[in-house]
Amino acid sequence: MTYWLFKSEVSTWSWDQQVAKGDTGEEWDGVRNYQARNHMRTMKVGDLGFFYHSQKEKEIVGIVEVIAESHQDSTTDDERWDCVDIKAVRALPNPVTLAMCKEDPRLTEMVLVNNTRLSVQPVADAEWKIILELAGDA
DNA sequence: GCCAACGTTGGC
DNA sequence: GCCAACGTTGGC
Repeated sequence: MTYWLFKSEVSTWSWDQQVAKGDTGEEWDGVRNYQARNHMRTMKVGDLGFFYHSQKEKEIVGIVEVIAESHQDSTTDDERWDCVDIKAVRALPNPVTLAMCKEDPRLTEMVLVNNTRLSVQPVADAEWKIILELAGDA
């Protein structure tokens, strides 16, 4: 089991839209960054990830699950780009903001804190637990 | 709205 | 294959 973090701007694809898709889920398309794509290629069905709202909110709002491994991104014919499908699992009781992550001394190594621009990133097991704790998700 | 960081493109 | 120029992302 590996943990991930998916970043999206609310106006592009929001948590509410993801929830509305239910168990059917949705492909995480539109990624045009090799690092992010490579992370998606290593994902397995059943892996969990955080759903993060960038720009205005800057907070982790929910948990998603990978339901299909990497396949061609339907928004492009370019074979270089593929993506996974994810579905919403549950919202966090309390969103965890970027500021909270930056303040927590245990999260200083987190990719979210150090490489703000990477849209799909791995989350360490310890970091996953800490964030669930901060979110009040027992 | 600005700017820093980073990734990509294209000329050489 | 290097590197400068440019575009985009995202925090502030």
